[in-house]
Amino acid sequence: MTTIKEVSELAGVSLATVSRVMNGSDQVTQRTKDKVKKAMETLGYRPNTMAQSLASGKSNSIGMMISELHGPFYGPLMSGAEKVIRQANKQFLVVASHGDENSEKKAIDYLLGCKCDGLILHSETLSDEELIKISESGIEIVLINRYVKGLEDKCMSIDNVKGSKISTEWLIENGHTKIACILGPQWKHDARERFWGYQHALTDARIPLDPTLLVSGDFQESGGREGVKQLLDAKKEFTAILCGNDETAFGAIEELTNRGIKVPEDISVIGFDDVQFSRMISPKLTTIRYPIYDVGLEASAEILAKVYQIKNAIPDGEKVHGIFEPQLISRESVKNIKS
Amino acid sequence: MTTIKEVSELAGVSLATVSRVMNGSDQVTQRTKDKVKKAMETLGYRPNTMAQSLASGKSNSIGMMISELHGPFYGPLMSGAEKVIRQANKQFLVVASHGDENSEKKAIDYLLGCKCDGLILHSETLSDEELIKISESGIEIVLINRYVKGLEDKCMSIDNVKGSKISTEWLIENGHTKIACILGPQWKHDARERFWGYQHALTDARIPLDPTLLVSGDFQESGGREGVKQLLDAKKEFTAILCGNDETAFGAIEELTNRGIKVPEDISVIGFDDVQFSRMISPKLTTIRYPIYDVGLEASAEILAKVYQIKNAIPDGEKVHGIFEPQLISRESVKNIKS
DNA sequence: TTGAAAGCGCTACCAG
DNA sequence: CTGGTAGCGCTTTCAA
Repeated sequence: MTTIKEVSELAGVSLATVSRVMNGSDQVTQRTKDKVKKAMETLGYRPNTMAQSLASGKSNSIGMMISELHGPFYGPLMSGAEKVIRQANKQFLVVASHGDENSEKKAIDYLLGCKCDGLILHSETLSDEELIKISESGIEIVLINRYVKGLEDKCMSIDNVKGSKISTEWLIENGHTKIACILGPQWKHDARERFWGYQHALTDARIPLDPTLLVSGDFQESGGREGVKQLLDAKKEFTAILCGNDETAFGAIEELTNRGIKVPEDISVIGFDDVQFSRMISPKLTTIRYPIYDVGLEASAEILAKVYQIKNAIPDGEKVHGIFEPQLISRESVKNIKS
Repeated sequence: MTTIKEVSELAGVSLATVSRVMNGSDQVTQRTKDKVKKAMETLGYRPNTMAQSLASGKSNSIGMMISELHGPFYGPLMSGAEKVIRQANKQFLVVASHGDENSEKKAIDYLLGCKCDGLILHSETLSDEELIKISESGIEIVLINRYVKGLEDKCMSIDNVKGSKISTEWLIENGHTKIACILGPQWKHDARERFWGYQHALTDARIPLDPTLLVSGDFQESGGREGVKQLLDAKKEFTAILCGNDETAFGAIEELTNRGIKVPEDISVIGFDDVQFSRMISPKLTTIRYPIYDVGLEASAEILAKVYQIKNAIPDGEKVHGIFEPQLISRESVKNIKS
């Protein structure tokens, strides 16, 4: 492997000078620079990033932790983050936590061990206290989809409560009062928040909450299918289903359709997130838009600003701060049943 | 930041001993081990991975390059790879190349600079020669979705030619002879291969190739829409469209539907890849299954074996080697028009 | 079984 | 403007 030493020998200069050229110091004659650059080229020299980081104390990298690397939700989130980080010429590192507490801790440990200069975390299991501890340990962090007291300026999230309040209200506006709900796992913050939004909307409309219309899902298709089964098998009466997210909604629609129940003619369904496929399925899903790609953009811009004082990593116009506004996307899966 | 030095002091042993404990050497008394471990814990010690790699000359990490981090194709590919690599307790690094030649080179350079022990590459722009050069430079690589002469044992791909041959044949079996084709970008290897498969199938069935039925797409929805527009506006006659991939097929179906043309009643459509949404859309897409998650699994198992001699990173049963078999998934978007 | 010490490749400070 | 050199945190001989 070619090292700085060989380059310096070939170029007839010192190690220090080669290092200066690499780091674009202007304290070097053009002539010397040229010599060094030529030597680097003929040797096919490639700096060893680890040695650089070790020596300089900064890794020039931002780490990100998310539950999964694939999927219509995490994909855009990650992609958005990667885009602006690479644009700023910093390195991007992702790890999947697979959503359980132990691996989340291990994932963060790994990122910390890599001496990332900043962290973007989508944590589902860590407590507020643990998150605060990490932040206090000195590393800059941005939290996605969480709202932690004491870390407000580091949180980047959609207003989940408001989102599901809006969607519930939309159902109510369309004449629905018996609204079933297939929730996300209630140990997840966003799932709980979405549930609150539902409750708020009902309360505001003076519709009593019917606990028998509540079933717990898993934010996945299977949960949607299961949820519908439970609801139907229990012979509950309802005209609409509010789903924890779009995947759940798709599962629900699938199951409903399989049983010969038409969406939205017989039952209306509403989702949450507005992932790619929600406008592709049939009926096109009415849902709440979560601008997840933008969140990725924003989160990384934020961290670049904090860590490297890089401003305007993304064009200023569209900048949001902290809380993103959820937005109703009305498509075809909700029917107006006001007589 | 806590270092090995502080740990050694607290534990009252030497640096070397701490290092041994970390690396699980059995040359250490249980008593000493315990002392050291306790010290590490009370100090909240976390090894510096870069220092480790620099000193040991190996990074314990596998790098992966793909075009994009999101999307129904790359997502599962990446996720599969990550799974087995983390399971083997190695680190996983991804970079997006965004599909242009320059950034592909930069991406690989970055991975090389990180001293990854092995590389999984999904290269679209690098020539066979360049790939061979990388391989000859000493690092272990696995190539995804490419078949490079001289690197056969490092290639992992579906048989694209066969795949689109199968799908074209399926259309022919169903009575179609005027088969339009919305291709992928012809500078991409897989797009070209898929085109060949189409040609083979036609030749075998003695159907002359009609160049006016060929339009070039971009492997995206928009390309599918555009393609249909071109085909229709040119008043071509055809009963089926073979699409370069599922996204293209979805775009095509969308455009067709918008124009009041029914799929599959009026026109049949067939895709390629069998990504997540293809069974979610309406009509459910008939397509060719590309077991992309499995490819990710397999590719990383392969590289783990080569680099670290880790065998059985994935259960042996399902192991395929090199070329994956494409498989027709018949759903609803192809109609039998044999009279 | 343990310790001492020489690097790994690079940065950054101090001289000149 | 350039060179010398002391580390960065860890691994890995070699001795003890």
